[in-house]
Amino acid sequence: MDEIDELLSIRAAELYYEENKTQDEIGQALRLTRWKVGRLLAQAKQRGFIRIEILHPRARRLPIERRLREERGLADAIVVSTAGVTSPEELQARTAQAAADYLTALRPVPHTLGVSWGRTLFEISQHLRNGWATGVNVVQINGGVSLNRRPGTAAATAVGIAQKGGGSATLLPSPAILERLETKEAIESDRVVAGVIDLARSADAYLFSAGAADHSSVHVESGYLSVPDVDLLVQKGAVGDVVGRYIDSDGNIVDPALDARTVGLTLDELRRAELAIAVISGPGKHAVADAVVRSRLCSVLVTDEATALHLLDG
Amino acid sequence: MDEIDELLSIRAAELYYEENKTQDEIGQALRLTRWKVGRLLAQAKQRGFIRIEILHPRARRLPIERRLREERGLADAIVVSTAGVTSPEELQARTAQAAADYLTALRPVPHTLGVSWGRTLFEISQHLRNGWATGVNVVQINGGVSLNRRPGTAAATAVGIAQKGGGSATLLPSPAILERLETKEAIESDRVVAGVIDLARSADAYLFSAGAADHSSVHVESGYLSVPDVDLLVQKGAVGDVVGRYIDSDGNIVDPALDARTVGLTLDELRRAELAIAVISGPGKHAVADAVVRSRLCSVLVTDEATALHLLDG
DNA sequence: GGCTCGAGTGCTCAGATGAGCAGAGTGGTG
DNA sequence: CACCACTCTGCTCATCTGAGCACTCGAGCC
Repeated sequence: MDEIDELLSIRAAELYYEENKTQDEIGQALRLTRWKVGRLLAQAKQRGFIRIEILHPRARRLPIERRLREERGLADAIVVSTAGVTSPEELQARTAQAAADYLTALRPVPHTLGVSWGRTLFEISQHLRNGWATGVNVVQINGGVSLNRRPGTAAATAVGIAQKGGGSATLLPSPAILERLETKEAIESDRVVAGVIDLARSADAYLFSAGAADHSSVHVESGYLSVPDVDLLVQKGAVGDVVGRYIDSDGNIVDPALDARTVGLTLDELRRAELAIAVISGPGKHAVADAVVRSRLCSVLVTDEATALHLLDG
Repeated sequence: MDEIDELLSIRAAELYYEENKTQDEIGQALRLTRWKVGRLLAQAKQRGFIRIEILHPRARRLPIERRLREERGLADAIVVSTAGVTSPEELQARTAQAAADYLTALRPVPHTLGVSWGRTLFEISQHLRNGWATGVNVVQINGGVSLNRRPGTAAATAVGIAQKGGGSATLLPSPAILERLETKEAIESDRVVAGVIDLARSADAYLFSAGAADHSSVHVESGYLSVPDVDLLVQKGAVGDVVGRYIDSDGNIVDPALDARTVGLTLDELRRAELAIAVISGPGKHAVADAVVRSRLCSVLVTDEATALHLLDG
């Protein structure tokens, strides 16, 4: 296509998309046949001169979702649009909403749903509607009795999801990470705790997020890890955590000793799951998201457009 | 429209615009009739959920142009798109290109074209193609022998436009602003200068830009005004200058004494012109652009999208 | 010069789409 | 409870649009 045709295709596009003229009218205006106009418009589209965006908090990017399924081997992918997003909070809200929508539309409805906890999960629980399901029992899959701030959000998350879904919640009464291996083993051999973990293993579906390996981590906020602890993990290659377990960019456990002191389902147990839904969004989580998808920790990913494009770039 | 329809219209839009499905196919996917799908899409458009942008340096915004003509009484308006603009230079280049295009397409071709000078005009002269017209004579409409830096750009602008248009240039051999009123009157009574100004008065069309009233002004750069001079003008309400004459937001001369020492066409002479093309763009020039359009200094405006929207807001 | 080849053009035709209309459903009102 | 006004739905029909095809034209080649 030469320059004159390129310019004509832009003029035609202006008249077609902005002025709502028919191709025939455009043909008269530009002294072209309507077929030529049609071809110019097709070329303008094909060369990427025409950008069509759907501006809505609930808008998704279906072509990116398809690429994630096909190129990264996911069973399903939900990608929310970032068009018109003004704050990190809004991005988080859009993703949580999309996750809630996905859960609500999920068929068959899971009988038992294993969940982790954290900011993302809590927000999903808030976006779920009353009656999103009838009779979904929720079980926590990793420990999480908060040590200091925000007591009970972990419990509130699970209970909220369960109540709105017409079922009940089973909490895992244990800290996320214990200081001594012996204590962790003792706790896990406790009859109640062992029962909860068994129940978690039998869940039909899992819903979890991932944390970035930095100082803003919930583990630091909750007091399970100190800032130097996190720095050390990062030094060893950690990109983030899933259900409290820190992984490197290949999805491998970074610190086996720390991992042994962490209560809950193991990553391999998650990997074996039929349906594992990861909800990961935000610019800070590109690296973890990549590790999670690469190492097949999830079969379904709910994320934002920028993160999705990052996954497809690599 | 309730929320459920809003969501459906977004889903429909995703399938229609991103997946290129037909309305019929979408109907099957969403369990709707194809007419319902058509209505949902129409509503999505009407409610502004669908944004279509033309990404191209030469793209224009026809609806905004129409509003400028209708609401601001311009004979014509050219608005370049800012979509995809990354630098102020690119915006300037796009506007200059549009002005060059407008001149090239102008019918009837002007016999004599009066031009001002400055960064914008120089760039327009560079964007014009050889042979953009056959036999257009160019005449400078305001004084502008540079005092210090960049000698000759004023002359190069006029000569460049004339040469590429197959005509010759008539320069106004005078400074823009003189220090004493007497000198100005003496210069204007010089036979050559008076002849040039007479020729300028008889031009079929005028092409000029406007400067913002700040320290980056060409008048400061050229040494005609000092920084304190400009500050004083701003204090008196100046928003910018047109052909070297500083105006307030109503288009009135801010400093009559200064104006009397300025060589070239007066603003009222410009206002009486049949065809006066102003080329004004950039965030710093919103106020001058507004004053120029308000006070009918131009009949045709070439500008950028952001400036145009500013004009329509007020 | 005559030839082929390929790009580009104008057309036919079928499929996709929007305008307009009649009927069904809904909610308010006497 | 009947009636009316209003909205929404599914339809017909005319128009718009894209796919495919035959044709032209010019470039390159023998």
